[in-house]
Amino acid sequence: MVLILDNIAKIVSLTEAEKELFLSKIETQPFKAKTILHNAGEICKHSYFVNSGLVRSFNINDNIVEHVLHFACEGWWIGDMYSLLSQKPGNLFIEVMEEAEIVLLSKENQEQLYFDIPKLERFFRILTENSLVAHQERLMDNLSLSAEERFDKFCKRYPTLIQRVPQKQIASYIGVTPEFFSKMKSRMLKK
Amino acid sequence: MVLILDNIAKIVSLTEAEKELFLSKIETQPFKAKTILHNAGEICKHSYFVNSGLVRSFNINDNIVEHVLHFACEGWWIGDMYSLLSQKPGNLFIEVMEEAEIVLLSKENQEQLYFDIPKLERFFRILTENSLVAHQERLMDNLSLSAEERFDKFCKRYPTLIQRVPQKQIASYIGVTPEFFSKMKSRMLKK
DNA sequence: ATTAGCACTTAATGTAGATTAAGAAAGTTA
DNA sequence: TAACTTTCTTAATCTACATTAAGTGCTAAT
Repeated sequence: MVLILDNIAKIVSLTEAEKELFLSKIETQPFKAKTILHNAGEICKHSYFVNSGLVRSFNINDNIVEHVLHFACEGWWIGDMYSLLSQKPGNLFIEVMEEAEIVLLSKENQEQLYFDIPKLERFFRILTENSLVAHQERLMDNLSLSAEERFDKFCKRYPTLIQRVPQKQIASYIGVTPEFFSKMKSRMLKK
Repeated sequence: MVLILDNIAKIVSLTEAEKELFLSKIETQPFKAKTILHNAGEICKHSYFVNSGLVRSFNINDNIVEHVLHFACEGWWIGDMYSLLSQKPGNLFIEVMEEAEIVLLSKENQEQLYFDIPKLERFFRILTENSLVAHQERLMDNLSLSAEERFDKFCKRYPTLIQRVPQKQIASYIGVTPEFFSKMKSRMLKK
């Protein structure tokens, strides 16, 4: 059972030959917790697909504060889209949070696959569309909802992550300080 | 000169026959200012490309406050991606701000074109990727920058819009009230 | 066992930006 | 031209969240 093929099969169906070609273009590796897969300031060469474990992307602003863009656990893709697409140095760090097995797809192989298997261009188009919609919603939520409401939405959307992710990182994802998050959480429990 | 073909030509090159097929699938219409192209609660049937004029997408939250997601002037695409992709009722309104000429591409025609002209699937994939990157950056900016810094970025990124868009809408886009925006602007001018 | 490091909590104080309200300016329609 | 609507400004007050700082408890390395 190859998780990434299941992931693709949910959107497009590949022939056996296409599956084999695809598998020949990817590489699967184990990583320890705290490994940095990609550093800000460097050019991103791969898309990452998480087979197991937990990964996050984040940036660090001038005041040395981290802001989490994205968490990815089993079955999710993650990367620095800006750097990958532009092949310029990006602002994101990508870090393994829990010991993980990760599929690497290089930019060159990805582009090659678009030519060899047009269905994969469709697959990534749809994947990107879904990601865009999620980002639009998160953006609007950040403009119009309170921190409590954003946390509620986070809990509903990513129930499994709440147990696994340190709470300071959830605070960062929803856009508040760990101190305020702690206070807010205890306030919410009282209700 | 057809603006939308130039727009496509920047990313993929179509043959004359493909251009003609594409043109046969779109519809161009004039709209007056204040026309609502798409209402929240309805299912979005079209992608919109702006030939001339100015359009915005926004939502309205429980407190009857508008939040601008996106402005689109000449050469930009706009739509309710969530509703268009899911074919479910969306949360966005799409409104013409300045008398406009707009290209309509129906969802069915768009999907048909993906089959007939795979290069267009590539075109929209790349368009969506670029949009995603822009949304990721805006999201991170909202998490880590002050209102002044967000306004500075807006000015640099969309210099032509500053003259054309009512300032209360810019305030909404960067995520502050019109009152605070007014105060902030005069404070910034003093420097 | 001891220390060091990190996640979390609590509390005092500070501030960016919201809210409310009122008036001035500017655009729109009759 | 006036009458109406909408945008913008100013100012007082309020609050959600940040900052700073100190302390608690857990894990993990020495």
